[in-house]
Amino acid sequence: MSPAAARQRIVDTAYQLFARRGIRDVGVNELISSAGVAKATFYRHFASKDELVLAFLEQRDRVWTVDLIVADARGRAGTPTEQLLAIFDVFGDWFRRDDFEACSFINILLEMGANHPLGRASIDYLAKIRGHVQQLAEEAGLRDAEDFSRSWHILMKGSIISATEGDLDASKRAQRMARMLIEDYRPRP
Amino acid sequence: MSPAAARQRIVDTAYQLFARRGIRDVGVNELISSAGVAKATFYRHFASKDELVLAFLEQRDRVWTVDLIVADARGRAGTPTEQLLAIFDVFGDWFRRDDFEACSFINILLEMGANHPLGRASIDYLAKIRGHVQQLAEEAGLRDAEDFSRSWHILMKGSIISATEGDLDASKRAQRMARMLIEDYRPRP
DNA sequence: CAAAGGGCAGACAGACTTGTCTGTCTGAGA
DNA sequence: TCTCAGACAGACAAGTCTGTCTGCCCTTTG
Repeated sequence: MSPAAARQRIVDTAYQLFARRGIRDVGVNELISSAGVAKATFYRHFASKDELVLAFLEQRDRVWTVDLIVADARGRAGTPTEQLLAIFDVFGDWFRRDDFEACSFINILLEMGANHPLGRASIDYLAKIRGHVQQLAEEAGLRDAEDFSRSWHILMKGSIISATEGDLDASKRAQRMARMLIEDYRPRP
Repeated sequence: MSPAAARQRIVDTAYQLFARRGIRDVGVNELISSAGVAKATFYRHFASKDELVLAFLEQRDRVWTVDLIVADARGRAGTPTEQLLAIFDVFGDWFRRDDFEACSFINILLEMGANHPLGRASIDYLAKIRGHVQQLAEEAGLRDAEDFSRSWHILMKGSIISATEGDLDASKRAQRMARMLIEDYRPRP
């Protein structure tokens, strides 16, 4: 096995387990067992469990935020405005997946608290998500893109919680409010 | 000490600790130590820690949902429509309290998962919150009050997460969208 | 061919967890 | 005064957690 293979296997396994079940519910023993890795190997690559969680958050940003949500939404529509709204179409499909596991950044933020290093890291990644929305808003020529993105993000996060409760149509509801929000932020003549 | 005093002290202490730090982070030993209660006394009143959590959720519904949010919002305004919007004024004050601890129902739902008994109980209490909103929507004469309350709840939950991230103006943003939502659900002639 | 290094398996330490159980003390009522 | 319920204190069991350390094996490289 290549030297980097073990590390990658650890991160990949962590992605599966942490995303679905949270941080505290997954112990190091279960993790290394699932990854087929010795404990010494794990601690050779990561100084602590928390450091692995940081690596997981980074992976989550790449795989979920960027590839799964933003790229998909951009590919589904032509204009930036339509791309913004397409976020909630992507959410609709995502909510219905049987491996839907909510937003790890929100989960970890609430699980660890806003003062914990992992909570703070989650806040940073949530801000990155808002950055993508802000970018689209600027492309769409909306007013006050930063402000807009904060309101938009409220809709995203709220609909995710509702979906966790079982409301699979939460994406439709959020999208309807999102349309109104776009109208509200259109440039005034 | 009266026989009920010990139980009440346990529940009161649990409220303080669970609301602020979540379930998993508070052990039974710390809890009984804080409450000044013997372990045997604790297990005389509660069959397990989970059963105490259920009692906490019930208390949270009474103290927080009903007394702190709904009653306050109703008292702040005259018409049902204004009372609805006042929810976010209450949120604005709540977000700024130094003991702001987010929504325990959301926290526990995400912490334990939607399939866990405590997660399911949290879902039920969240539904109760929607019920209050629905009641107000009906008093305001809005169309489709149940649907309306689901969208409204998205704004409430999303703004709470944003406040946890540090955006203290999330209540204002949510309120602005809430106004648009009310317009959208006004009875059509 | 030999040495070195990385990975695997798992024992181990020490600190936690929930929950049980034993014993002591206090206060109320007969 | 005697009794008894209930509270307190704390040892204890059984299992969890993270993190360290010791061997053994395999592969790669000098």
